[in-house]
Amino acid sequence: MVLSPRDRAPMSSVPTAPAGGASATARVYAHVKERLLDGRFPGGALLSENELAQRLGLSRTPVRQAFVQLEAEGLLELYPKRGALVVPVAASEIEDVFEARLLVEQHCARRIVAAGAGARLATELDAAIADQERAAAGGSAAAFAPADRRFHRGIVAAAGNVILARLYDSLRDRQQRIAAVALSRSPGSAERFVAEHRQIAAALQGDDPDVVCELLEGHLRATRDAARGQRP
Amino acid sequence: MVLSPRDRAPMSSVPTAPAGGASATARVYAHVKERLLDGRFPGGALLSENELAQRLGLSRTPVRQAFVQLEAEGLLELYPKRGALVVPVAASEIEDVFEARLLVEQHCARRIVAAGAGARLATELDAAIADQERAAAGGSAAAFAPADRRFHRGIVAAAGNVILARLYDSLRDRQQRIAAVALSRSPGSAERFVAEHRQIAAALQGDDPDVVCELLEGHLRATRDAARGQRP
DNA sequence: AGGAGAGAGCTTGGATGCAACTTGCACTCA
DNA sequence: TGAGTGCAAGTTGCATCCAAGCTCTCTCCT
Repeated sequence: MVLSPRDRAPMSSVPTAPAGGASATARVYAHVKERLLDGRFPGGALLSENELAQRLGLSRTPVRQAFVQLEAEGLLELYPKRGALVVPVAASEIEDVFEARLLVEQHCARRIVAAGAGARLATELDAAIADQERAAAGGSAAAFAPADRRFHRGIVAAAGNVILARLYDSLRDRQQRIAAVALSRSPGSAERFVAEHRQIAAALQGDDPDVVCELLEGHLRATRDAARGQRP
Repeated sequence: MVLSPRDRAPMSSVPTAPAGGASATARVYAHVKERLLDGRFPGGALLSENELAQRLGLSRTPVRQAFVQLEAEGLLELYPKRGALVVPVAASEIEDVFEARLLVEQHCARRIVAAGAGARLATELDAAIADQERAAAGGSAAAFAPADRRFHRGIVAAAGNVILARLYDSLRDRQQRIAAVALSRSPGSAERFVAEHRQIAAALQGDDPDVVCELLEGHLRATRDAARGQRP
């Protein structure tokens, strides 16, 4: 049953590439997740394996596997013999996501400041900020979100905890989904966010973690209010 | 493609039970996860769908779905045409898990104290402690772990953030796996843990969050050292 | 008119079959 | 001896097929 590599076919080493050419399952997964996050598959909808498979020109097998994967991420709920329910965005989810984001980002920022690793981050954060400026200048709200994500993700990744980094990715997925529900974001806020990012990046190179945490809290609070405020 | 319940078969209401009788997929999932967590499927091993399916007396389909699920949890890595690799426990994983645990538990404890909700927790925490005493008295280390988990889980759940609660469950899964690698836990430490749990439960009913956090840090540090110390 | 029951149409759950890919091993040839 | 090649076994990826369950609807009977 359990076979160590030595007992089984001795692999030349550790397997290298997790996936070469995108498999059908991976394609379905990306297809569905994209629609889940941008709201084209709205909460409460029922997805049919059969219909999706036909539309994508595949069999139900890869669709099914993608559904299982998305269920594990908490975006779908599979009901036996009934269908796949798109989990609705709960009202409390907004609070939960931002509470978790603040918790993780403040913690990671503290660690970075304590380690004096802010300088090493500067280039990555500056690049992310530059992306944001380009997006803001172009008026492209769709391009701003990934750049924003890159900035914050850089802070979390620099702390070196892969579990928290993983969690953070799922938090941003959920936030994207929330933002899609709360339709458009208020225009003009991009410039404000960029300015706040600059302050955070600068404070990360200082030596007072409380300053960074305070800036982060204000920044995330504004983000949360922007997401929440759109819901009448 | 996207069909709201009204457009599709009008469901009597929201689907109720996520899963009735354990499906074959769920059984395989439980079977494999149990072995993944207790070390019978050691890190670095390659699992074969075919062999597992034969041994369990079913086809590859449910095995495959269970694998996909476990890959989403980060316990397995699926390599195309090669097999399912049991992700080895990285040395840094111990630190990462306990860092995340401390972060989440301290945060949740602070929230509980701030809300003055410690008293409502008392019955649940006392019940968990009673379980621990029974396990410790019986000398059953296997029975102690779930009781310990129940105690800490109670604190996290009481904070009301479902995302953090979800994360915490996965953290405990990983800790269980780590503990399995670091063979037996030092005997006699159960009594000490129970005593510390009592202190934490009492402090949660007080009004000083710093006291709880300090107790939690010492407690988790001892737990981490117990897990880490076994590795020479 | 109102309620119970049979049936159709949908859904998923699981089993099976085939094709493609990877890998190890033995064999051949320089 | 050593490198390169072809074969064979094993693996997964995906398609297809059948069975079982759920829901709705139509019909029939009271």
